[in-house]
Amino acid sequence: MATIRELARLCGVSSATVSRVFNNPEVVNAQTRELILSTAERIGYLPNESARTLATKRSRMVGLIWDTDHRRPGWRHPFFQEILIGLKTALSERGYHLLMLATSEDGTPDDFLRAVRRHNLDGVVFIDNGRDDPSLQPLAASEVPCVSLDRPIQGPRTTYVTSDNADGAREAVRHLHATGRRVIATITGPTRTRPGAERLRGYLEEMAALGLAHRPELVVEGDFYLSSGYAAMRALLELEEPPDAVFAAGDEMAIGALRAVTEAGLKVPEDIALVGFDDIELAALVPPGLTTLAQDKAGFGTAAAAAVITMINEDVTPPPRLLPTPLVVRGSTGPDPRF
Amino acid sequence: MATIRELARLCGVSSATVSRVFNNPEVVNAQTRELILSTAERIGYLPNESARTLATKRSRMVGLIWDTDHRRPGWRHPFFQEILIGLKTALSERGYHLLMLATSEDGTPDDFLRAVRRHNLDGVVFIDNGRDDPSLQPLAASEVPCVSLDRPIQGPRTTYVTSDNADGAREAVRHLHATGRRVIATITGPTRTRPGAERLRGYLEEMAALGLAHRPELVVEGDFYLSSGYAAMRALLELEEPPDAVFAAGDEMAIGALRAVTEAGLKVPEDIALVGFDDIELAALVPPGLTTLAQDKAGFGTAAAAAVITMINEDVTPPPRLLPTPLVVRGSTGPDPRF
DNA sequence: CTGAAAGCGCTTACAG
DNA sequence: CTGAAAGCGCTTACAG
Repeated sequence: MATIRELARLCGVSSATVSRVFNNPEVVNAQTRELILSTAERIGYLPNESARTLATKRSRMVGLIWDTDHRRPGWRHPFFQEILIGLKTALSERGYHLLMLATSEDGTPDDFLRAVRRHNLDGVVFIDNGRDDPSLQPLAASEVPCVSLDRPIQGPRTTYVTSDNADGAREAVRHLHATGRRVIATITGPTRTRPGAERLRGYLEEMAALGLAHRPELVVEGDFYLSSGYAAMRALLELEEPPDAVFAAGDEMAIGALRAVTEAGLKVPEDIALVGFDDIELAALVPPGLTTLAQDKAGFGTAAAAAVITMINEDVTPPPRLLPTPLVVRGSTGPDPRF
Repeated sequence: MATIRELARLCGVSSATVSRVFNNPEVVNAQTRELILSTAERIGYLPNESARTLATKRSRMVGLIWDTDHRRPGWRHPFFQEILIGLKTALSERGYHLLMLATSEDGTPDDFLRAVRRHNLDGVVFIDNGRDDPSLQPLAASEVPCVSLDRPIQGPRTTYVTSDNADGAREAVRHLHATGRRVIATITGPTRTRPGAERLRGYLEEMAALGLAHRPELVVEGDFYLSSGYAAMRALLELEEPPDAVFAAGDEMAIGALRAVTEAGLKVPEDIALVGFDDIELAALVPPGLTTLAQDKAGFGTAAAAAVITMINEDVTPPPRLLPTPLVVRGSTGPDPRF
């Protein structure tokens, strides 16, 4: 591994000049610059990132906090992979790498902050795991740029990215209403989560706006997982006056609901129309096709990357970013040509 | 941020001693050790990783190469998330972090190797993306410990982890045979991929072992995606003597095949039995439940972590690791109580 | 068991 | 536009 010193000697300059070529190229004489660059190429010189980080206190690495392991099973993000691709791509275009942070064995509450300090991470992206994690508090309270997905966090240099959940829910209700349904129920996510609460709010607002009576028994809480949608739908079918449409706050729950409807001998969309949320892959695959509000999966990653890089470089905190959730119409609210 | 020098001064020792407490604790006097440890705790001292890496040439970071971005869409790993959890967990238990490597903008063939050198990565894990990636060649040829998932790689310090694909395929055929099927077709993965080729080999071997005639028209190539399974199944149904059982080399293809069977007015498992491979989540959710060979998703991550850490610390190259693929029987090869 | 000293490979005022 | 020099925060023979 060639070092900056060897490269400098080979070019007959000081290592300061070589360093400038890589960090501030416009400041060095064009000819020497070219000489240095081509020599670097020839001998395979690569700047040592540890040394750079040590000297500059900036690592050009962003931490990813995604707190899940085999001991805490059950949580799967509906589109973690897409977020990660978006994040990785956007970050690497700006010259940043992603370091996956693991909660360390000792599990003290400032674990993540410690990892950030040890590695001189320039910022952090946090994927909500649906739980309250005390390790986040010290991090958020620090001066480290933090962007969170789907969950507002408090701190001097924090912001978040999320879908416009309330708006999406409103559109779901509007769409069901437009197809002629009048008894519209909802299966919510856990209302302690932000997306759960917001989607419920949107539902309630739009029901009111459309002049549809609010019937509390039409609101059933689920937990985003398939089986809760199944159970909730069975409960709804037991009602005196069952709904003719259901907005489920997540596609998995909607698919569970779909199964319950089918098992009850009813048909989707004829007897009951269904709208989900997320647009997971399965939504397009399960007959008769699930109408849903699409979350901008890659957009999450891209927006998070943009936000954290802004905070790193400009010392400003961008406002929370709300991503639109386009309605994708499939067979569960009307005929789908493919099925 | 307290430095080792301040901590040393506070404790009345040299920084060499402090360093030893963190790297070689047994070598320092118990009392001073305790003093240093407690003082470190009190003032919040954290060793600076960049400085350590610079001094030792070891970063305690492993690179993850997972070469996918939005410009190359289409590829999704069937259980990337599970692998990543397994990998992250196992690595962090040994004190390693995971750095996600991005192909850099310039895209030269030694991109990954360059990243490894710049960051002093101790090793690398590579998730097969189903394509041949020339960037891997220089890395594999180097002295950097590399473990690859699902694809053998050549190099002085390389090994790989994969499912026992041939054995799983054999078991699939055996199971179908045991349930009374005699005309057993297969929908293969791309045979240029290792898993695709191995699963086909297992199928052929077991067919021969069972004395079932080899009929070339019963072998149809797919690409692991759902639609290819659908198309392949339609082709199989057109045969003079259609199969009464199909082993699809991936669950997605099996689910596509399932749809084709249903659309043709036939029933699974009565008319045609189906076995998949992978045990993706959907396999349990799609009626009548898909019998499949389960890949040990977390095991991939754990085994990869173990292999790379062995190579890092012991300078030996562990042999390739073959993970077993237990048969999970569901409704597609017989009655499933849940449907 | 411990310390003084050199070294890891960069960057960055400072001076010219 | 460039160089000499100090500094970033550790580790590790070497000597005691």
